[in-house]
Amino acid sequence: MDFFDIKKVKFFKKGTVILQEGEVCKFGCKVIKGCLKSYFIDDAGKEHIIQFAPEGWLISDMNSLFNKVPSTIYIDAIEDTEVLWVRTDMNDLWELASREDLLDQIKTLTRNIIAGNKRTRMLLSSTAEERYQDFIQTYPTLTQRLPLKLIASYIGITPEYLSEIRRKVAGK
Amino acid sequence: MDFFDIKKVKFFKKGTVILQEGEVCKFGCKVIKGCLKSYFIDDAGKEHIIQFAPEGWLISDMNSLFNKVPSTIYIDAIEDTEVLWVRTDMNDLWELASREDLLDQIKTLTRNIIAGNKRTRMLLSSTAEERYQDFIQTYPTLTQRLPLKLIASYIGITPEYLSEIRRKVAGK
DNA sequence: TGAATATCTTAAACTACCTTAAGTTTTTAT
DNA sequence: ATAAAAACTTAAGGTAGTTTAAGATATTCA
Repeated sequence: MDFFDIKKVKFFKKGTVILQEGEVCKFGCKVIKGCLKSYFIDDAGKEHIIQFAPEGWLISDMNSLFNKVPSTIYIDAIEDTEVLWVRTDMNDLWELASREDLLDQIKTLTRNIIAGNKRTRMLLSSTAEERYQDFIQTYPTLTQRLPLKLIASYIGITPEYLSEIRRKVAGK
Repeated sequence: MDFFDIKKVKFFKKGTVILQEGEVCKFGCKVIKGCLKSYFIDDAGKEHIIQFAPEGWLISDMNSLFNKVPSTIYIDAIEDTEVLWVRTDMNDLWELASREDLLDQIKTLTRNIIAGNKRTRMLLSSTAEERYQDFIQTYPTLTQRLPLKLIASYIGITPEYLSEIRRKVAGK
């Protein structure tokens, strides 16, 4: 059994916006094939990527889903993407879920926390180049599949500077 | 029922090291009175604060506890601190916990993820001054209780620069 | 296929934040 | 009460990463 209980398979064309700022998020979904991204737009209009969800990853707006508040993020499809989709609010989920489901949820959530902790750590202590090298190791397939611009946003720098880093790394 | 199942109350004097780098973490604890911090030390020997745990907060090394690997962080007491302490590994916990315990765990974990997401967001898009202002609003009591040095570490800047920010903010 | 649009690169000028270092104030411990 | 240690401030000089802008290369789609 998996993170969410009631499921159906859905398909999104590349570029489809799945969740918008202002909407209350009422789903979680797990990517079967393709890739989604979640991101927010800051006061200066700049996009910052929160998470990529390639095959096997879960994506949602936990804050909106859990607290039933309007979302402050966007989720959309970077590639044509097939997902396991669950329309739910957390209450439904808890009422319906068996003990085993809950155990799986805990495992999924714990993994999510661990990944988040690692990212915080990188942002606090590593240089842009170190973060880029780490990205390559952590997501070798994504490095090929994603435009540089999105990777730059994820590691927290400008595309121009990532371009410079690539040149430097290549020259080694 | 609360996050962990088997509990006892423990007391730590200010300065006590509760978890060290290299040890496998086998506990979680919730602060009743006082304050703990978790942090890591980077290659340059610099300390970076991951989390403060004042009254009501949970602290642990999820990665070490969940994956049974040596910890890469430290946890210690910033003030004299009283905690609800649980010595466990995750397996025990899951075997022992009732359905209601699991629900509470999920809620605790979800809150943790949400807090982590917010922090990532701040690190990606806000200036040091904005992060400081946010810290004051989010943890008004801590702003008084903690040395500047620790707050600087948490928001990801040097104490010298935070000192400069304070002067600038005060002058407004 | 070709025009339009998005992506990537390069470089110069700029800024947020760091490093170093020295002086001041506060806290701790005897 | 006093010395020692820790915390805080200030300032000058340095650097990682940004901004702006323009040209080069891909990709999309009619």
